[in-house]
Formats: sequence, C-alpha cells, structure tokens
Amino acid sequence: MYKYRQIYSDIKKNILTNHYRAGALLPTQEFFSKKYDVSRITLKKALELLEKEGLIFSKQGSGTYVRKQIGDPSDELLPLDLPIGTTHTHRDQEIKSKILHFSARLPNEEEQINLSINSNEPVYEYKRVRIINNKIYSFEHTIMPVSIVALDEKVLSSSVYDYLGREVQLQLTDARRVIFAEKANKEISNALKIEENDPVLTIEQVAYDQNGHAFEFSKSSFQYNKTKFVLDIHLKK
Amino acid sequence: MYKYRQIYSDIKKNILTNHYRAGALLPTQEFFSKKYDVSRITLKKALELLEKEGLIFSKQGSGTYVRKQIGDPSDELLPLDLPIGTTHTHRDQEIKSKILHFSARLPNEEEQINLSINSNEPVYEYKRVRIINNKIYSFEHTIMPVSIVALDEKVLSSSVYDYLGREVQLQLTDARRVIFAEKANKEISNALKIEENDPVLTIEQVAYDQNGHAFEFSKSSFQYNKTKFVLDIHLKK
DNA sequence: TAGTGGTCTAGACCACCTG
DNA sequence: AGGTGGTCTAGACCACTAC
Repeated sequence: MYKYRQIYSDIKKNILTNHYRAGALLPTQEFFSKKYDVSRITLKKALELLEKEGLIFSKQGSGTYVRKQIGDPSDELLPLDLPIGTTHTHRDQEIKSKILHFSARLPNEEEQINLSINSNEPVYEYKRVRIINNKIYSFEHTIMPVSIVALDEKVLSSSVYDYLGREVQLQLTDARRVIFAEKANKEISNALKIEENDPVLTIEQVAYDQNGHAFEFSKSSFQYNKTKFVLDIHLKK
Repeated sequence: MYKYRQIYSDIKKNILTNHYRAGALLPTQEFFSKKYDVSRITLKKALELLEKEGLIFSKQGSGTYVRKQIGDPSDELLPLDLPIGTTHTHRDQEIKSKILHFSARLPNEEEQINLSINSNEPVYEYKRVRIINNKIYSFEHTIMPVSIVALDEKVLSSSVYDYLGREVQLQLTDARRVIFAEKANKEISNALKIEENDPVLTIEQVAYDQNGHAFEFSKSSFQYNKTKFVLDIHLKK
C-alpha cells in the first residue's frame, strides 16, 4: 500500500505498545523521514492521520508529543463517529435481529426531505430489535428508498450494510446524526422491555454513500444508562 | 494569512452562496490552482479542509463534487464537536449563569484518573445552571485543578473558557465526551425545573489544553427533547 | 540563536473513473 | 484512451518555541 499508511501504522503500533510513551516527545520529522526514507511531506501526512485520530499532537517550534492516553476504548463505550451496531463496533460479538415490522409505502414529507426523494418514490420501512450477546441493545426504525436495492426479511435478519456493500457496492461514507434523550413511548418500551416513559437515548441518522446520495433515514433508541457513546473531538486546525 | 486558508474561505463562500450548486461537479484541481495561482498541493490542502467539513467530496478519476446540503445548522441543533454553551455555539445570545455551588477540596479517585492528578492536588468544584435568552439550558457540574488558575464566583458568572484564554493562554483544543441518557435525580431536576426521574441527556467531558493536559472534568445535563445535538461524520480516508 | 514544525513550490508518476 | 484526483519528491522559506 501507500507509504504514508505504512508509516502511520508503524508509528501507531509503537505508540500503542508504549514504545513511545504517553506524554513523551517524539523524534523530529526529519529523523522520521530519514528513518523511513521518505520526503518530509509524506511523513507529515502520516503524522496528520495520527493527529486526526488523537494519538499525537504537534506544537510548532517545539515538537510532536504523544497524547496522554484517555483510557482504552472500553467495551462499555461505543464510538459515536462510527457505524452503529455493526461488526465495526461489536467485533466477535453475536449480533441478532428480531424483525417487528417490514413493509413498503410512499414517503412522508420528513422522509422526502431527509432522503432527497420525491413523494412518488416508494420506500421500505422496517423496525428491528437488535440483540447483542443475547442482550437487548437497541430498537431501530429505518426508512430506505426501494430504488437502492431489493430487501427482504432474510436480509434484515443480518447486516444490511454488508448486504449493500456486496450487492450494489454501496458504502456508508458519511452521516448526519442527531442525538437526544426522550421518554420511551409504548412501541419503544415494549421493544426494549423497559417501562413506558423511561428515558431512552435516541440517535436519528441520515446515511450517505460514496456518491453523496442519502440512502437511509433511521432512528435508533437505546436503554438509559445501559448504553453510553463516546466521542473524541479535536479543535486545533 | 495562509494561502490555503484564503482559498478554503473563498470556495466555501461560493458553495454557501450557491455559486457552486449542491450536487454539482466542481472545477478541476488544475483549474483552481491556476485560478488562485498556487501549486496543486496547496490547493488540495484547501479542498481537504472543505472535505473534512463535509461540504465537498472527491472521487478519484471522476472529480470533486459539492455535497447535497444536509440542512443548515439550525438553531435547534447544537454541534456536538464544538465547545458546549459558549459563544461558539450561541452567537449573539445572552448567556447567564446561576451559581449553585463553589468550593475547593481534594479530588476523588474518578477525578484523579480523569484529570491525571495526584490525590493531594486540590480541585475546584462548582455547579451552575446555564441560562440562555432567559431560558434554562443546562446544569453543569465541573471539577478543575486549582493549579490551573485562581477562580472566584465572579469568573464563574461569565465564560470560564474566555477567562482561561485571557489569563493563562489556555485553549480547549481536545476533549473526550461520553454521552448518555439518564433519569434526573433531585439535584438535576431542581436545577432544570423538571420532574424527578424525567429523562435528561448528559454529556461527561474531559477537556485538554494545547499542551495535552487535562484541565477540566465536567458533567452537563440537558432537558429531554428540548436540546438536541448534531454530529456529522465522515468515514472516508 | 538554534531547532522545530508549518507552508509552499514545480514537476513526476500512479490509480481510478468515464467515454 | 484521456482526464481526473492521489501520491510522492527535494528543497526553500516562514512561524514559532525554547534556551
């Protein structure tokens, strides 16, 4: 693969294995570019990836430092900037789905706007309870234009994203998420096996593919206190 | 300022004013680098900023496209990747604080870990109700090492971040946030003027300065359904 | 003042998409 | 096959930090 990716991986490995310790000053960019036998620009690109990921930070005139580790990505915390409820976030865990509803219909106004479609373009609507390691994880309500791909209940019982990748080479590359707390209504409380009016965390998502087209509008609700999301932010430019 | 920033601003302006329309193909990188009289690398850096911000996306071999706009950053939605409750997010709005508690003490174990300090380093503890445009916005519980800067109630009544920037040249550049829903306890429900056990959205934050040091550990709670946060994610590398 | 990271260049070649 | 964006280079100068 590309040089800058290899360098990125190598330095990352050295940070994660504490070869470069937390808080320590890293070697200079000149040192690294000689070590890996690349130009300083290419090396910088590798460092930029690490900085974006929050593992290091650079100070002009001073040097590049390893960020003090902010605790490992614990199992309890789910990354808010990755796809939800997939093999990305639940490696080696058993993910099942219980399908509560599956149909097709014309979209309402909210759905037309979010998916950038006309009122005469039919959409699938489905509702699932996601179950991870035999524990209830989330209630998911999804709208997807029929024009994207043909769906059936068998597909819904596994990963829809994997199916989209295989069948129509469609990848989730961008998404807008709206996050809020609300009271569980009857449908949500039944699905999550909690009391009505108990708090839930809800994430509304519009997902976009590699061509910039919206292909999914969904709402996922999670039991209060059970599921926590984590997000690292980096404001420096 | 820097060329790539100027180019970034210029293209951004042209996108936001619909000079380059949503979904449209942008001019080639070569065209832009001639137009602005810079090298292609410098131009690319400007485009990278726009891509990171989610305004455009590039496809190798095809071109650079304006992303279909995902709705303006409505007043109702607060960005989850910016400082919370500041002039950043509440431009031209009146922000007030009601101080419920202010003291100093030694840190407990959770605070020691999150702030990377020893058990003998004192911390400030304060609790505030944040009020925006005379409406209750959030309940904030903050821990800050005394070693950072001297605080008093007067400082707490306005923006602590502004004060930190002025007094000790300290900027918030990174943060880890944990987001979850919970039931309001007595303290939170009193502060937010809601019923006990009503849902709230809570954001726990560890804030880091430009030197990679944690300087604040806080929990902010928001009324359910009133406050919604938005986050755009970009997975492409 | 010395050393570090940040910006910028002109030009080459590669990888990928579209006709 | 032609055109696009992606990677990469060697070298120069600037901005900032630390001493």
